[in-house]
Amino acid sequence: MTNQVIVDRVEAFSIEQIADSGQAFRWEKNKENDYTGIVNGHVIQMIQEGQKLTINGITQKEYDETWSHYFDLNRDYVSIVADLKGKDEHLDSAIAFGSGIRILNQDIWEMIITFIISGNNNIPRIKKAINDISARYGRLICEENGKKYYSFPSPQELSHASVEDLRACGVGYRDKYIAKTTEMIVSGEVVLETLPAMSLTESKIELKKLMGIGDKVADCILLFSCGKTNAFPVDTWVKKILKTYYGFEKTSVKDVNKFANDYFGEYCGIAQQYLFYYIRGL
DNA sequence: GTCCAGGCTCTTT
DNA sequence: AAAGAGCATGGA
Repeated sequence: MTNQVIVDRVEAFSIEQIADSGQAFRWEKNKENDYTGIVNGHVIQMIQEGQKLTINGITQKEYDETWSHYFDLNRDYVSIVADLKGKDEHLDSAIAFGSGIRILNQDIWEMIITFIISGNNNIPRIKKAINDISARYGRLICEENGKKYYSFPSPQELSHASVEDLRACGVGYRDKYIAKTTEMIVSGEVVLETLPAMSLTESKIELKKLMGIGDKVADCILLFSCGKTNAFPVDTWVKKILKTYYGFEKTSVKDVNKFANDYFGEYCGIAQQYLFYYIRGL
């Protein structure tokens, strides 16, 4: 790899925590603080030494235009953490534990399919299914050390997959959801480009028109691809947190969203990610 | 064997 | 509106 970018004096960033935080599924560990990611049709390597990041596979121009945003390095996490700290001991512990987490700005389409697969599923199996889908319907990007790297397929590329083909990629009963959702996007029934500018409420309504997307999956998509930090995804782990630490008995979407916005504020989605990473690490 | 995993759809009260 | 059944799959 010839292209290389070095970023120095980076605060609140850990590639290890990011790769292991359940928001991205195509970052693999090479060795300690050395990861390879398949992102937006590129294969990139991130080597972290403390506050210094060495990114192989991209140019400085590409970093400035695209990748600093992808890694959310333009956002001031120090002030966000200062805002979230002191609310309660559980969140404080979670922030201390996952202080290097950043909310990546990933591709909307890829997040849609990824989080449709995530429902009632576990992270290793989600990774495997995404990998299989990419190998069959994506484009070969490069081959290094005998390992082939495939891009995540575009909506058009994935529209060539039948329900049976998708099932063979290990997505289980979600095969129909993926096929239908892909069709709705290719046909323009839902236009993804309009989502980022919408409010959280509006964009959720739009996303939930798609097959296989409910409140939780919509929140994940919007948090992990549209920078909507006020989205608060509630999965089984977060329900556990809400019941154990915050006195919830039943976790209705409406009640939880109100609590999250009132209590954690406009960055409740980032607070959620700290808590999620924390409880899974216990 | 049972339970669970970053839940959703469809049906029934 | 709210609650329950069913759903693929593999690991613990």
